Amino acid sequence: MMMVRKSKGLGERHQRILDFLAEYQRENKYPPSIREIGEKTGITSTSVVNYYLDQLEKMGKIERDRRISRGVRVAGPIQSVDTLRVPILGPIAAGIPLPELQPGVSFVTDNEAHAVEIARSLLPAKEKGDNLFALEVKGDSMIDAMINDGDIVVMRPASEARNGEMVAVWLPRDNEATLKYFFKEKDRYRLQPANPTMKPIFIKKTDPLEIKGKVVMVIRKMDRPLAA
Amino acid sequence: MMMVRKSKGLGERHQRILDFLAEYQRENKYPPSIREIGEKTGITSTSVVNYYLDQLEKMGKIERDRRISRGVRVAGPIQSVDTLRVPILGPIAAGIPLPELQPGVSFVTDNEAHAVEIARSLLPAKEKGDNLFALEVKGDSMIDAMINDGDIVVMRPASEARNGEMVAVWLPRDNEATLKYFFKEKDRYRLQPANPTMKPIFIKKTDPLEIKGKVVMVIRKMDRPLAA
DNA sequence: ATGATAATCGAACGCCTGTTCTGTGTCAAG
DNA sequence: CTTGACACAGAACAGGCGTTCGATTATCAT
Repeated sequence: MMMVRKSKGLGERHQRILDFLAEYQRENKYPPSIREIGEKTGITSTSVVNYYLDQLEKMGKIERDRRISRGVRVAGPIQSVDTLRVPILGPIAAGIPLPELQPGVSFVTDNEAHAVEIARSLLPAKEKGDNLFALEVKGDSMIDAMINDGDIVVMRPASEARNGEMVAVWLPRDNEATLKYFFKEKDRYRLQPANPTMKPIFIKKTDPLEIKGKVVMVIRKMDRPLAA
Repeated sequence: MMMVRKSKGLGERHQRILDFLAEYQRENKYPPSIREIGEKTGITSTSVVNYYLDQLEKMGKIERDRRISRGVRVAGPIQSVDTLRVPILGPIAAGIPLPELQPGVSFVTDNEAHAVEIARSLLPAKEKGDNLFALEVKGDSMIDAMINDGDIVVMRPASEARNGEMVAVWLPRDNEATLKYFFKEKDRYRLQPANPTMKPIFIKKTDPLEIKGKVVMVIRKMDRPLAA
């Protein structure tokens, strides 16, 4: 018998039990029994499973309903399978540098206030969402993109784009960030505003232009009235 | 003992069992036992509960895992508690009449294609959402509201508004629908475009103006590139 | 009126499942 | 070296729970 001494917080066995509880619940829509927990986590004795469940309950990680079969649930809100939590990495405005990002790198934020939940059904079915990020618009500098102060722009990191895709671009010459539809032309790039009454920007292919991301979605919440 | 003869589809006891399954699952995160189902639905015998569960299983309404305690679940996708399904009632453009709606009336749509799922966390906590509806923007006639062709505008029915709220308004004189910030002035209404570079519309208080809804949210999916 | 079927029921059974008890090994502190 | 706490284990127990059986009643079709 090998023991791992108690340390502050979760031990390996605690974590495996929690992971199994979440996975089993997702798949079956009901929790596992104590014996099933033991089988999956390599704990051969129901009293030891009970021992760990009691500890997880004391830590506030789970809730137990006593003398009820399968009467255990993970405590508090857990990530819904129906929504995707996208971290809000900061503001976006013309004069603010865009965040440095790498495609394929995941973001982790445990600050509740800096994330937006998106219903997965609004995203393409194949979208895993693990590299999406969001920026919140500050000021009126994005109105040529039909994007208001306060809007949340959801993006995926990118350093290249196809014609017609809306991108977040940093123009080092102008010290300016902008959101525009991107087109490659013969010897220049055309950055086309979303507002059809506005004129595009042309950038010579020899001039610096840094694509930082592709816009996937824009969300506008009307949670405060316009000042008179 | 009173019997109700079998008819096509669900009987009263079937429906009560289904309702209880959904309610119990939401509250407890695990399903009820057969005895608990019986207690709640007034069925005194576990074999009768089993009889009805077998029928619900054959109808495809539930799934059962045999010989497992609480091994029953409602079949198929059920409305997530984390998202809200808002029916898309039709298009919106300047020349299209807005739908006639009554505040407090719920909409029901079983057409999957005509709804948008919104993460509940994007809505105010007190928002029940049972009277929200959405319209999909067709054409460029809403650009003064900073709203694009293809955007989805989520609204709550309203016939009045407070200053600074964005409303969907039908102007009978002009046969025109518009989305603008609403202000009452001394003897006229001001409809202020979201685009700060555009001028407002003024409507005399004696002229007809029909507020149909207040805008709660706008969603823009960038799921197709802009044509060159 | 009769036979078949559906609906309903209580009881019993057996398995599933949570809880409790007793014991052992390890580790840290005194 | 002793002691107490923690981690772990197996066994037993008791209760929770699903399934089955035999019976009764109501309804329906002939």
